[in-house]
Amino acid sequence: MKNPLTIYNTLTRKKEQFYPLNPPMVGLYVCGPTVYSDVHLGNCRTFISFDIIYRYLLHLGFKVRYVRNITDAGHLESDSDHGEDKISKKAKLSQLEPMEIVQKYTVGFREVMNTFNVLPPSIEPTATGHIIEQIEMTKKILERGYAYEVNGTVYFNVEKYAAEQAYGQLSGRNLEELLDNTRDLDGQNEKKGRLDFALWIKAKPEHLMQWPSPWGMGFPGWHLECSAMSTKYLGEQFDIHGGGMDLVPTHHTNEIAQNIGYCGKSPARFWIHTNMLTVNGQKMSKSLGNSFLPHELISGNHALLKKGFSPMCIRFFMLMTHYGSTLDFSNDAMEAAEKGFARLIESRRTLDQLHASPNSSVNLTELQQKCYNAMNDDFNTPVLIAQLFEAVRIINSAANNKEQLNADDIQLLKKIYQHFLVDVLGLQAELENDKSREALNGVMNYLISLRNDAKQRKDFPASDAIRNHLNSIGIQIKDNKESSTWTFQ
RNA sequence: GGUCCUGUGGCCGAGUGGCUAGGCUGAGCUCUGCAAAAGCUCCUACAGCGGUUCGAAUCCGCUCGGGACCUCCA
Repeated sequence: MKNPLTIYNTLTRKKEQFYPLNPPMVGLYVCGPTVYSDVHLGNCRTFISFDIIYRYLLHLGFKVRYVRNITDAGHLESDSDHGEDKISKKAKLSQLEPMEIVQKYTVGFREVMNTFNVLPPSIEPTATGHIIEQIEMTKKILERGYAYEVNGTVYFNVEKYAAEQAYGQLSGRNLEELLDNTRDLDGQNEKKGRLDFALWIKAKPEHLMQWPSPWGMGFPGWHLECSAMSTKYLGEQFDIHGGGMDLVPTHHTNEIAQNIGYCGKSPARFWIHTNMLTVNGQKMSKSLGNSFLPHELISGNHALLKKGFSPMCIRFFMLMTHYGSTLDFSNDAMEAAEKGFARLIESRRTLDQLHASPNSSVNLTELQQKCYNAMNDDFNTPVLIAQLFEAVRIINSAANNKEQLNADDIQLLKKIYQHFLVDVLGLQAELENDKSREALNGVMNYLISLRNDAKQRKDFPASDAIRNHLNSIGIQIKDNKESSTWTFQ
């Protein structure tokens, strides 16, 4: 029997058994990128983590509606409800329309996601596409008394809300602590309380992105879009809401407050937060100068990088750490991952060439079970990968006649690889199903047969010449007992 | 300063009360015409101090170190 799926819930700070509100449907909402600049590798980690969660839920047979928004308006430079909209600012600097900025970085984001084999979500809604929904939500929150309007800006009344609800529940803080630690900033006299945040912001005339509303021309606050869009596509209550850990204290805390202010219901039953990517022990961030872009890591073209790595290798590297732990990037760790990943991928080809024995010396059902147990334990990809390396050992041993695999075993191994390596972890072997690769395979098999003929004749100078030449162009020959195989070095 | 998280072998990184994590590196062995690959074995760790327990990396306390958030950030 499989263990049940358990998920660490930020809301309760415990692992809890997962079951959907309306099986077999699962509603999953993840906060997507603000498209004002290139996504960096830390962003990628978050979306790869949720890709695993999405893929595993699909693998378990759930009908998942995965909503991941694109923030294309309303995200200010600072969270204190003043300052410029990030996209407007970039547009002015670049002398472009805000929507040109949005288009450019949205396309770039999708390309990067595709490079890392991240599945597209079911719905990818934008903030600007849901202005009406956000205005309606603001009206309702006002009606219910959780917000107030001052000079065309609508603020959420946190202190009133906190009198009835656990405002800081998600981040584990109480109101007094939050108040103590909030700075007084200039120009915020409009707010009744220091923790209040804007639902709708009055636009200055020169502001590039603004829309008519009952409170005049303006634009939505950052937190509101997620409340509006999750409610629209997943309902007032749904199964899982996720995002990066840095969104917990402000964005997600305010999102919950908005939803409860709107309809009295907390939006998600499970909150999943992914940890940060660090470089040399510090969070990857542009201001620290330690961030690099996906294509820089792929090409190796960056001061902090010794060499480049393939996208699947990078994905594998990230999955060797649990999503809830910080992942520290280093060249050494990447190189170690690269070697391990190559071994894993190579074993898949070895598996395809195995011949069945009449008997079996291994228990693959147990191995398969351990794979499920790993994923069911809060999507523990490092443990799953450890199990896959046990499969690698079995496959390589079988290739050397040190273990026996019958036809059923081989079928089951292929199934395990397909399910876990390809479907769940999303690790596609590069160059797979490539026509030129097929042709190359034919050429290589011919060369190998020539070399084996030479070996039969004990013409070792000839056989070594073939091997050495192939070596010099980056192809490595490996002799097994009965056959020879090749790989790129 | 406040809140929270965290400290595992040469490196990366799972594990939350007793049973081998795993990967990479290094050494040895086996296979092999040689080499490579592969398999096997070894280097058997839990920051420090104290406590709870028959038993702790795992629970509790203190000390020291690292990080995140509180200000935009996935």
